[in-house]
This record gives sequence, C-alpha cells and structure tokens, in this order.
Amino acid sequence: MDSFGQDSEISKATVARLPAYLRFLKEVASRGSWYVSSAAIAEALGVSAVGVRKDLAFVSSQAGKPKRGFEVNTLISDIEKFLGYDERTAVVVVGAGRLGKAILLYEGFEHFRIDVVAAFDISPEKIGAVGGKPIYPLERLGEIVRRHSVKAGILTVPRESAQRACDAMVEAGIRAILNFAPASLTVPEGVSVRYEDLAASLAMLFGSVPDKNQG
Amino acid sequence: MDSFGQDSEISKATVARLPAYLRFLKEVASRGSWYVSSAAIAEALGVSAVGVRKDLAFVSSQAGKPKRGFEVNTLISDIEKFLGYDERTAVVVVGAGRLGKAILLYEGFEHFRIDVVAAFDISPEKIGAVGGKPIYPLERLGEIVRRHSVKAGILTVPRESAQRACDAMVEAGIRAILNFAPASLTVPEGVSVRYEDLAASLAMLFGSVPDKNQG
DNA sequence: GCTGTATTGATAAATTTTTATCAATTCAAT
DNA sequence: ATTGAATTGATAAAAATTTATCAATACAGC
Repeated sequence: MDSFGQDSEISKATVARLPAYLRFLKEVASRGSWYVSSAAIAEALGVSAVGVRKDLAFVSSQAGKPKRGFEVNTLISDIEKFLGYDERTAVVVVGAGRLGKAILLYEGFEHFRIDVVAAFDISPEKIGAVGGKPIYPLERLGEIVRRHSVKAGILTVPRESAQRACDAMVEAGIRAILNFAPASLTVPEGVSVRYEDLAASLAMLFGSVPDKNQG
Repeated sequence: MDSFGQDSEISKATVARLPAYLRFLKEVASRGSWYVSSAAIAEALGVSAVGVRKDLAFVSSQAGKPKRGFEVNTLISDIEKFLGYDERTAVVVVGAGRLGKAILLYEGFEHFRIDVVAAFDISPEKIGAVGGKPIYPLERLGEIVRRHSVKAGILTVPRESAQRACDAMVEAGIRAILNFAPASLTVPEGVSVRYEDLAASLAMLFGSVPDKNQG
C-alpha cells in the first residue's frame, strides 16, 4: 500500500522525523493551540506537508479535520507511545569523565521517562556519585545491569578504550549503545549502536545539508 | 548519470554515511592495513558493498584495485577533504552549564580542526574560563563572532531559553547551530539547525532501527 | 607465464521515498 | 441554508536510493 493507511511497514525515514515532530508539537501545545495543520508543521520543519500527513498517519489513527488540522495533544501522545516514551527505560553511563558526568546531571531524561541508574568507570578516583547517581567500578557493570534489567547504555569513554568498554557492555547484556567516543565499534548481531559524533555533526552542518528533521 | 563516476550531485544519504566510513577507515589504518575492500567496509557498517563503492566514488577519484581494494589512507584524506576537515572551523558554545562546560573540555574537536573559541552565558556567576576557554556574557556574542568569523555555534542552554539564545546567535551572524536543547527552534532562511536530542537518540535505538551508519 | 579468484566499476532493475494533483469534507461566514 | 475556503486523504507520478548482475582486471599461487 502506498496511501495514508498504516498498512505497510513504517519507514526508517519516518521514524527519524518523529522526534522533530514531537518537539514542534510540544512547542505548539505550550503556545496554547489545540489544532495544528500539516502545512504548519511542514513549514516549521522544512519538509513537505504531504510527507507530514503520511508520517502522521503511520503513528496516529487520528483523522485530521478539514479546515482545522490535527489535535495537537492526540498527536503528541500517539508519537510518544510509538517511540516508547510511555514506558520507563533504565540506562547506564559507561565512562565518568566530563561528558559522562554531564549526562548524569542532565535533567532532560526524566521528561522522556529515561532513568540513568548509574555510571561506571575504570579509574578508582572516579568512583563515588554525581547528581545523586552512583559511579561504580566497571567490574560491577554486569551485576547492576542484571539487577535493573538495563538494555541500553551511553558510552562516554575516550577513543582508545571505546572498544573494550563496548565489549564489556555487550558482555553485561546491553543491547543498545549510544556511543559518544569517536571510534568505530564492532558489535555482535543483535546489538545496535548509534554514533553521536559532535565533530561530524558540526561538519555536516556546513556541507550544505540543512536537514532540520533528523533525530 | 547513475554510475560510479561523480557526475551527478552527491546524495544526502551518502554524505550522512561518510563520517561512519571515516571512523571505520581510521580504525583499519590504526590496525596497520594498507588496503581495504568495499566488502569489509560494508560488513563492518552493516550496509551493502555496492553502496559503499558508489559512495566512495563520489568523494574519491581513487580507483580500487581488483583483488586488493582501496588504499586506506587515500580514502581517509579524500573523505576528510570532502567533509571539510582539512580547514579550521571556529565555533562558539552558547550556554555554559554542565554540558557546555563538558564541550569546552572535549578534546575530540582538535582532531577535526574545530576551534571552540569561547562560551557565552547569561548568568554572571558563570563568567570566567574553563579549560583555557573564556566564558563571556551573552552580550559579547556578536563582537566575538565577528572578530573570529564564527559561522557555527553549539547551543546548550535549557529548553526555556533556547529560542532566545538561538535568536541571539542568528543575530550575531551564526549560520549553523548544533542544538542540544530539547526544543524546536525557529530560524530564518539560510540558517541550519541540527538537533542532538539524547533522549530521542536513545529512544530510536530501541525502535528496532539498528542503523549503525548515521553520522 | 598460465590459471583461478577476489574485487572492482558499470549497467540495469527493484525498491523506497518524496512530491504533485485533486476530489471530498468540514467549518466559518453570510 | 448556501457559499467559499482551508485542509485532509487518496491516487498517481517522479525522484532518489538501494540492490542485483556481470564483464573486466589485476593479483596470487602454481
């Protein structure tokens, strides 16, 4: 099917745009609007209105009303549900350097029902706590991951130790890794890695690739 | 043209994969290999070998050799050149909270010839310096941006002040913004925004979207 | 020097994704 | 109630992207 129904599988491109929709819709909601048109969303995000309608049809059964558009709050909750923001997710941080500590202190996660349960580091002087979150030695990773059923981890170690830390995470049972180290990681089948490369992100901003819509 | 020559315009999708190639190629180089095959790259990154060859043909004029593959170091320098890593880029950080400070201390940028020239904050008690980088009051943004010909900025203020800070950056002459605030920004034509939404990134990791290849 | 094989680069096909068009619908205004 | 305008959802067309196939090539081993 290639219509607005959600018959076919949702596309990766659509999923990648959902967080942008969500951000914008919350902005709209906070300004007090009850309805929003696909054209308004498209305008703000720099994409086409038809594309917006198709994307929304995938994740929401709400039919838009002619002359009004879509109910903002319904869209928000449908997207959040689709993205899994309606369930709590436990994550760990591996690497308690500057960036790792910043993440421990980041308040933004609570908003998305993400619990950072602990951080881990290899060097003894980092052990302790930051922002009320404990920092354990790396040896305890498996124990904590099992205890909290952690499925995802944020990797913030230096480049040199990235693969070793990654291996430890996989070994501990983590299935999804958000990697801030500028290193290429090798993982077994079934483990996902997402790279957050600040320098690369910056570089791509200039490459005349103005994509306001990625996640 | 739809062949391996670089006649047609490079695709956005290809550009998005280049940083991943670069990471992997550096990994390969550091292991001492002189040649690498498209199949090896494809395997490591979870994409198709034909796609890898097409992508590489866009940014490198190097012909791969049958039975050997591509010269790793040539590929690296070609990709770096294409992505602009061979020229220095000055950036500023707006928002000197935990994350902003972590970015000031991040060493990874030097590797990509990115100079973080200064940070800015609205609250007087943040003024000073971190990691040898000055933190100025926001009022001086325009002055510093002009003096260093800064074209890009990293936004690390809280959600509530994101749009205001963004406006100040645009006003100061910044044309590309890497936004860490979980807020939807409105910018004039010609200004690019890239969103780095930690929570969204984490959420997408679970959505059975194992894309190891994005930037 | 031959032979076999891995690997490339091209062409072509298939698939996915985006964009265009338009009748149908609902609200607002008269 | 009727009219007009905005907006949707569907279908169709176009464009972009990925995947498949294969002859040509250069190296490795004999």
